[in-house]
Amino acid sequence: MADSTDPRITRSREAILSAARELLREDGPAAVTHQNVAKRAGVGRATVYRHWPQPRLLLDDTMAGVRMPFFRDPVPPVRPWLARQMRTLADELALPEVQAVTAALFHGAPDEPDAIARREQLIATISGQLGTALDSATRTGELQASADLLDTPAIIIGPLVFRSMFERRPVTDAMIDHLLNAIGTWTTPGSSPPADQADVGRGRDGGGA
Amino acid sequence: MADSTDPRITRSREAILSAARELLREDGPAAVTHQNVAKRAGVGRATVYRHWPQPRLLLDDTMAGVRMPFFRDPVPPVRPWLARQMRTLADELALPEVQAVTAALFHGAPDEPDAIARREQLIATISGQLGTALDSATRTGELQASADLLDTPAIIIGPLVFRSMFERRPVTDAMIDHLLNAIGTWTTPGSSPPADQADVGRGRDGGGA
DNA sequence: TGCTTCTGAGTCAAGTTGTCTCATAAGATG
DNA sequence: CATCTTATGAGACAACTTGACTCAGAAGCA
Repeated sequence: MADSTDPRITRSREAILSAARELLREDGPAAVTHQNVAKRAGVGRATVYRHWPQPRLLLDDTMAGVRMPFFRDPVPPVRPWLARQMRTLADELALPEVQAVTAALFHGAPDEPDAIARREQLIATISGQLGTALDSATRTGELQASADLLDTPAIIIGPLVFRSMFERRPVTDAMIDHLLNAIGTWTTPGSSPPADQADVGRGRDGGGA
Repeated sequence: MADSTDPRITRSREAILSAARELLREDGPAAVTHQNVAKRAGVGRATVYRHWPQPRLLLDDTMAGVRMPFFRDPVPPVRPWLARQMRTLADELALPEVQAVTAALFHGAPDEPDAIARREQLIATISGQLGTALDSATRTGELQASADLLDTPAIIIGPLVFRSMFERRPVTDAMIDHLLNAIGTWTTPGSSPPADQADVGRGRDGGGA
């Protein structure tokens, strides 16, 4: 075989995946069929079958093509770092592609092992980074956690996901600050006393109603 | 027409909806087709088409047949009432049917107005009751809220949904207590000082790892 | 008993899915 | 530039699904 450097292959694959992503975003995972994708990509139906014999593989690669949110490596002090990650996460959760992929995580049979694995994998990265960060913050004395560390992903990320997927409203900086305060008592290391404890820039607040 | 008291009609409808619910629970919303449902219900395919001409209507009625979580009317003192509602909500969110319906809320095109309306309707009842309760608790001085009231549904319910849909682990009573404390400062009206502020019975905790 | 109407079985056209074949053109190789 | 290799699009194909329709018969009702 021609390895996978054949420009015809790359061209086809890219056109197909791009079309598939559009379909996923616009019409949901059920619309990502070989036929639909081929038509939109301007490509023969057989070509799609050739590259992705099973529909599941096609949908998987389509979802993998969307850059999903993640947490960067933690940098002390932890609180402002975490505030930034949450702000970014909230913003990315508002993007149509990200929402489409998140919804697609629940497509198909509810307790299909693969589906469960996909959901776990998405949150594993974020939860892992979060755990490391809070661990370190606790050791340095920056944070006195008031909740089980195993619960913090749900407490921190849950509201952001809920806000974007169910309520479909933007996450305010005030809400992020509040969630940060909810996981324990923060001590600004070295600098001034915890006057107001706000880390995310002003300006996005007041988006209520 | 024979009104809708004709036993044949009720029999068919019940058999069909019951079969549809099974399919929804086991294989997801995409499996709720006229053909599948008819086969499982032991009913003619035409009969299903007769009662639900469009697939969407069939799925809607199937979802409506699953008792979804809600919050009862608030009863003072608010904190223990809310703790009970959250405990019940968490338990019901763990049920396969409820998870299936929740997942089905995100089936189809992401920004189809009907889909958005269905999601909003589910949380509207709960958010409404929650708002009323926290309002009253604030007036009576039981609660000094530290977050925007518009954010509390996300802060309170978000983690429970996240825990059940993404993490697929049980919600501990400790987590509920923590979430309650997160929305503000509670004052036990009349009785003893807020020693430990725990309202949900012991016993479900320690379900970590 | 007789009348109404719901039901299951079956038929049918249209569309979808997955597989295969083949001429052609695009790319690699010398 | 000539030749070989291989990905592609078009089309054919059987199997299946979807939605609409017909009809005899059974179930319920008066």
